[in-house]
Amino acid sequence: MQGSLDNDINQDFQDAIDVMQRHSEIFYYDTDSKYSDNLRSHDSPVQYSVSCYRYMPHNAGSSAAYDWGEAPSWSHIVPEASPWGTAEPSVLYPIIPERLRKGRKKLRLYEYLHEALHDASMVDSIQWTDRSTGTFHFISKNKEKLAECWGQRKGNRKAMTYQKMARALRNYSRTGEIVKVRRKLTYQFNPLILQRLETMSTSVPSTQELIPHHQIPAEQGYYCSSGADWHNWYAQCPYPAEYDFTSALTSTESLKTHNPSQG
DNA sequence: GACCACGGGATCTATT
DNA sequence: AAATAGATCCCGTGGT
Repeated sequence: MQGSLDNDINQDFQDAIDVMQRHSEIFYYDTDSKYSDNLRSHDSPVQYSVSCYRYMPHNAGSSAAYDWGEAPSWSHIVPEASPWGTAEPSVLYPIIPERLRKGRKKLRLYEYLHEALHDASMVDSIQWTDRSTGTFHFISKNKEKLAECWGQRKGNRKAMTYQKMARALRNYSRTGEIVKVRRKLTYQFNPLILQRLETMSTSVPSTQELIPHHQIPAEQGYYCSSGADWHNWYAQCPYPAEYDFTSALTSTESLKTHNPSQG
């Protein structure tokens, strides 16, 4: 019973990883090759910044590739230098309100947070706790600022608040993109998600570089294994009763009726 | 009691 | 048009 379940889980994990790898290959926009191709290029005509409304085409000659339709030209705020260097674009998504992103996949909250973590202007709102483990925390004093920017970025009618944003973050616990860490205002990226995000924003570090086995503080970790090894990652989760990672990340049908305590 | 961080059901909305 | 996923609203709980 357990063996066949493990096989099912392994297969499901493999499927999930395949899908993720495929998606990271095409940088999300599988229906828009123009955009994908430009994201691949370091000569991208658009600079990105995570902050609220920053859409900064600076190369009119090649901007045709960025046909955003009705995308307006928002006021532009030149970002401060990225803490990771200045050559790379710090974020992966153009700063376009969601209402105008027709035909394109929506910017996800966790993607925005990853952007913010690389944005020097957001350092007073969100910071890495331990970048190697994907652990980050909000700054209590300014967390609302980040939330507001997120809401503006999404083009919401109502102002986003930290409370609402945190609720969305909690939903990620079900799907595993981000999990809550038992520390105030602290969360943690799933290692594979983090790897994908890092891959998109910089040169590609290996999974081992991202998640060194020896470097995960036990106090903060809901996981304790290398990023590529999802099965171990979840199997070793110290809080299995609080969060059923396996059912969250696999095709749930075969697991919904399975009670681990019944073996 | 007030405030804050958090949890989770209900509902809305955009996408497929 | 319906199903689905994701985001948001809203209310409750627990700790300080």
